[in-house]
Order: sequence, then C-alpha cells, then structure tokens
Amino acid sequence: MKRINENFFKLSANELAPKLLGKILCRRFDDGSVRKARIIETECYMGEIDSASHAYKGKTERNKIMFERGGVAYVYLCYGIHFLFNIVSGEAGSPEGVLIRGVEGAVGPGNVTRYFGIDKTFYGEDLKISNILWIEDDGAQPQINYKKRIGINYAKEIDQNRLWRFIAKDI
DNA sequence: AAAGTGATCATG
DNA sequence: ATGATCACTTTG
Repeated sequence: MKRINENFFKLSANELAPKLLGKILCRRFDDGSVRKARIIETECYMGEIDSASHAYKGKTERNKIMFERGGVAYVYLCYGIHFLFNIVSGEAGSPEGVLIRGVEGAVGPGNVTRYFGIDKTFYGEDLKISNILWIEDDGAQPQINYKKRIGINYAKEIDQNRLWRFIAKDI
C-alpha cells in the first residue's frame, strides 16, 4: 500500500483516468476517522482541445486550479446541489482533469463527494501532500470498460463521442 | 418524467 | 444587473 507520487499525476488526463481505476481514495475526517474506497469510475477532460471541458474557453475564476500542476483537487458546485470532485492532471499550464464518478459504495459524482465529505473547501487541496485527502495504490489493476462521457450535450459531437469514460469491470 | 438548487459565465 | 446554463440525484 503506497501513496501515489507526483509523477503519476503528471500524466495526461486520458492516461491518468484509466490508471486511477482500482486506486483507493482516502479521507481523514475531523474526528480522526478515516474512510477509504476503491475508485471504479472516472472521466477525463482534456483542457483546451476538449469542448466538454470547463477549461475549453480558457482560464476563469472557477477553473483556474486546472492550470496548476497535476495532483490538486478541482471541486465545484453542479446544478446548485452537487459538488463534483476532479483531480487535476498534467503539467502546469495544461488544464486537464479527471472527474471521479464512482467509488465502491458511492456511485455517481455527486454521491462520491457526499460520501467523502468533499466540498468547496477542498478546492486546490494537494493530494500529494494532504493528510485529509489522498490516494493509495495497493497494486490492483482492474479490467476496463470504455464508454462515452455523460452529461455533456453542450459539447461538440466529436467530443461527445470520445470514449473518455472509464469503468472498472467485476467489482 | 421532472423538479430541485445556486454558482458561474456571457450578455447588456 | 440579469438570465440561461449546467461534468446530477431523487422521487413518483
């Protein structure tokens, strides 16, 4: 069981997203308790070349953290109700990210953040050094199903059709 | 099938 | 300043 290092998060989001499947998301709560769950579903968002990405139209107040070096959290409120948790990936200046859509015990991006108590205060949290939110690797390497991404009807058709949603088989 | 909810961004 | 738009969940 080892904590994921910096080089891992420097991968492009389309490489990082499938590799995050099987990794273990870990959260230490205020009372000291720790919750861990294996990641089973992710999507990648490829920055300036991807019309589905928040970073497609350049840097804004909301998405500026995506332009940082990989390994920090991008959290934002969706539909007024749900926080969505992304892991920024790639080098600085390359605004890519991986949306965590599901873990064992909490499927659905809004449910993941609720399960882990992730809210806007985690915006920019550095998973490489944080002691309240981090990722471990126990060597598991699940088989992967490739699907289209969800909820991006505003994007160009070519981007809607990319198989950038990654789901672990046999959980 | 459709509401519920509020930050965010583009427009004026 | 205002309004349309959302990387969704739950309920009926």
